Amino acid sequence: MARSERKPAPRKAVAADEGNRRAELIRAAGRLFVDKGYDATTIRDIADAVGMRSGSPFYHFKSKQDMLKAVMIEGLQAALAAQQAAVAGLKDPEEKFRALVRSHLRIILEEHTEFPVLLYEWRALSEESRAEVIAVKDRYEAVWQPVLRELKKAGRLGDDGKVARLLLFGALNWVVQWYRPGGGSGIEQIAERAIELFLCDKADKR
Amino acid sequence: MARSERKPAPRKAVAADEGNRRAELIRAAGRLFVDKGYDATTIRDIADAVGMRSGSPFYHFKSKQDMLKAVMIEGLQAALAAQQAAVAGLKDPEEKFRALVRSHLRIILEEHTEFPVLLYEWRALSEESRAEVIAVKDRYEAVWQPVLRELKKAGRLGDDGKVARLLLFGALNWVVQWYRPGGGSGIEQIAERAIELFLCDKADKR
DNA sequence: CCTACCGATCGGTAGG
DNA sequence: CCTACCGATCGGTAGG
Repeated sequence: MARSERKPAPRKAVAADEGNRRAELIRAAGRLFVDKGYDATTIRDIADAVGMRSGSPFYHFKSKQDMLKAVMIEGLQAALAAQQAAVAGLKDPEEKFRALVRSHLRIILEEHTEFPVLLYEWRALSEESRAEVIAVKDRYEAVWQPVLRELKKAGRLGDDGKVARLLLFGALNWVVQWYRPGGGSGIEQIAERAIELFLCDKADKR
Repeated sequence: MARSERKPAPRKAVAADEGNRRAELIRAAGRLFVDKGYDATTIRDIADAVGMRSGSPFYHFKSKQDMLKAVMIEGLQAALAAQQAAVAGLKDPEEKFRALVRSHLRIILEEHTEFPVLLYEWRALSEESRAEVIAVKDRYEAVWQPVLRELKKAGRLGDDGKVARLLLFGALNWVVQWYRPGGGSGIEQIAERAIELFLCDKADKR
């Protein structure tokens, strides 16, 4: 059976396979970009990680820069889907906010190394690639926007909405730098603490 | 006078000159590391920035890695000095805290590009260089420690001191990513907002 | 601090 | 997707 003849796989299966290989490359690249940085990661590193030869990634991506763009967009789209699912069905703005914070932390801390790449390799993204990534980034931020607006209207976010929002994202995104799974605080505890911090006018607090 | 003879400069002046060139290299490297990243910055970029030829920086530093270490330590020492000066003479823990936050923001946003290098190029620092940098970093964090402890004792920082501290640093350090001088909020306003956020049990708030 | 240089590595390509 | 390869660039050095 090792030498049994095989017809070429049907077109559909081929396409799926190619998609899988592409997805594998994106995942491997994401992990390497987070661990070593974009510039310090070589095409050879990425190829090795998925068991290809050094020239082969260029069959799937036309350049290293293109891989970076793909990683970022992949991360954003996964995050976008997760956030939309997280708030689906919720009505209360505070509940929505809590769900977004928790979900955001899960996205950047569990599995999806693609999102942190967006956070920490922005510099490496070429001018030409930026517009495309920004478009998806805007859609991600658009999920937060109405929730924060409602909170502000309810007087729960202080006067300066924009600065508060940026400080919040900073506090959350920085967690990638110090969080270690299994050590110290868990994701839910960190989320709770961050929410408490930003909703400090809460009547029932302490 | 253009061609007047000149004795070789006395040893002291030579040493000072060498120190100046070294300091110039550190400053130029810091700026480039922040703008382009450590890996994307070449020795030739740095040499160009101070008007040297490509081999000459190695007269002052034995490797590129050594320059990175020097930039980080320089940034930390300047920050340490600034923080000590900021709290000198203050008694009230809240006043000290406010002074530290304001000073920290000034350090990372004005002039000293060396400190952000520490924040965003940690990955690029070799294992061997780390111990030395960590030693100075610990001294920097030691300035915050007693102030935060006092605040916690006074019930002004919530229960979980460690997570709150890390969230605070995240919010502050992330400002480097979005702050633009002259546009939107100024440093003092951002500082005020961050302080308000983290001292939200304040009786006189709103 | 400059000149002149080197070995290694890297992103990318042709041709199958 | 592999083989074989190339031009460019980079960190670093010898010798002055």
